[in-house]
Amino acid sequence: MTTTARDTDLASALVQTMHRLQDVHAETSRPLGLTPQQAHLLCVLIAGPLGMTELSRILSIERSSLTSMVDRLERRTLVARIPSATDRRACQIELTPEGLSLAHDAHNAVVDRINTLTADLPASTRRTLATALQSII
Amino acid sequence: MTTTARDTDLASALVQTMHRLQDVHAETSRPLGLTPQQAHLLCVLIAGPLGMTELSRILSIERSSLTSMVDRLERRTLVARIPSATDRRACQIELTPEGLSLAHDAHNAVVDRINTLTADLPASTRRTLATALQSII
DNA sequence: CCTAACTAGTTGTAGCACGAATCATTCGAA
DNA sequence: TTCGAATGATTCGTGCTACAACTAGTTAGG
Repeated sequence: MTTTARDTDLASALVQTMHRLQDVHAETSRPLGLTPQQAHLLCVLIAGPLGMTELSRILSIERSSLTSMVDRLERRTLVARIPSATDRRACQIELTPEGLSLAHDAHNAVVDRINTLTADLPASTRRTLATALQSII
Repeated sequence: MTTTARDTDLASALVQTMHRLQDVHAETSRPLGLTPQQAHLLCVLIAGPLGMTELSRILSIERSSLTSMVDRLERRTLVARIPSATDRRACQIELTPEGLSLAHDAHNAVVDRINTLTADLPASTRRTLATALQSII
């Protein structure tokens, strides 16, 4: 016996939260003209340029999927492929100024939206929640 | 001024958790031959049959997307369209025995997986987490 | 009646995701 | 040094997801 009723409650609460947040993510991305996946990609790049392989690892998608995603974003001049100086095969994906601005918009939109969802929680609960979730990731 | 550093921490922890759980959801669904969306649909139907419109509302997708999803699942005899007795235009989507079994498998797989992720949390934190997340949903 | 509101489905387009195969480059070992 | 393995990215083919606009049938209310 390894699980109790409480375990199932926590797990299903997490699953439901995931679905709710997916909806929020989609709703905040769409008005910006981005799919949730595109918004995710742009937000990851805020920290700095990344190679295709590293980016695919962070986003948990195959490189072949990433290629076409980057194609579409590059066509809209939101990102740019920069050839690596040291390795002629590799390239770095970098946000353009326009892409950076949109990435910030997308990030702020979703953070704001989530903050309103969690606004009712007391500060102590917020802290417990944040640290507990950190340990899950 | 409405936000603090802590707010951003909580929001971004929630976002990261969402992405992590999406991966978990995909990883547990795939070996069962299901996409995450299909697994979600099947799990929702465990509670009982639903009409198309109600189902699309619960899954937060357009009815047109749902039609083709149900088509694919019906082709695999995991769900069935049952014409409503009282309303001839409506139909109810119901799990077949095979679909019910697979739905339980998918549900158990993801719950188990999440329980291992949260296994290290003390019981009191688990309770706080569960109730806090409930209030978010 | 008969029209307004509702239900389900259809079509067309774009995007996401994977696996297998390809190509060029780089690295390492014989 | 040179040949084979590994790496970085792309291409191709297939299937799934998602939306918007539209069709068509059904029911209920005026």
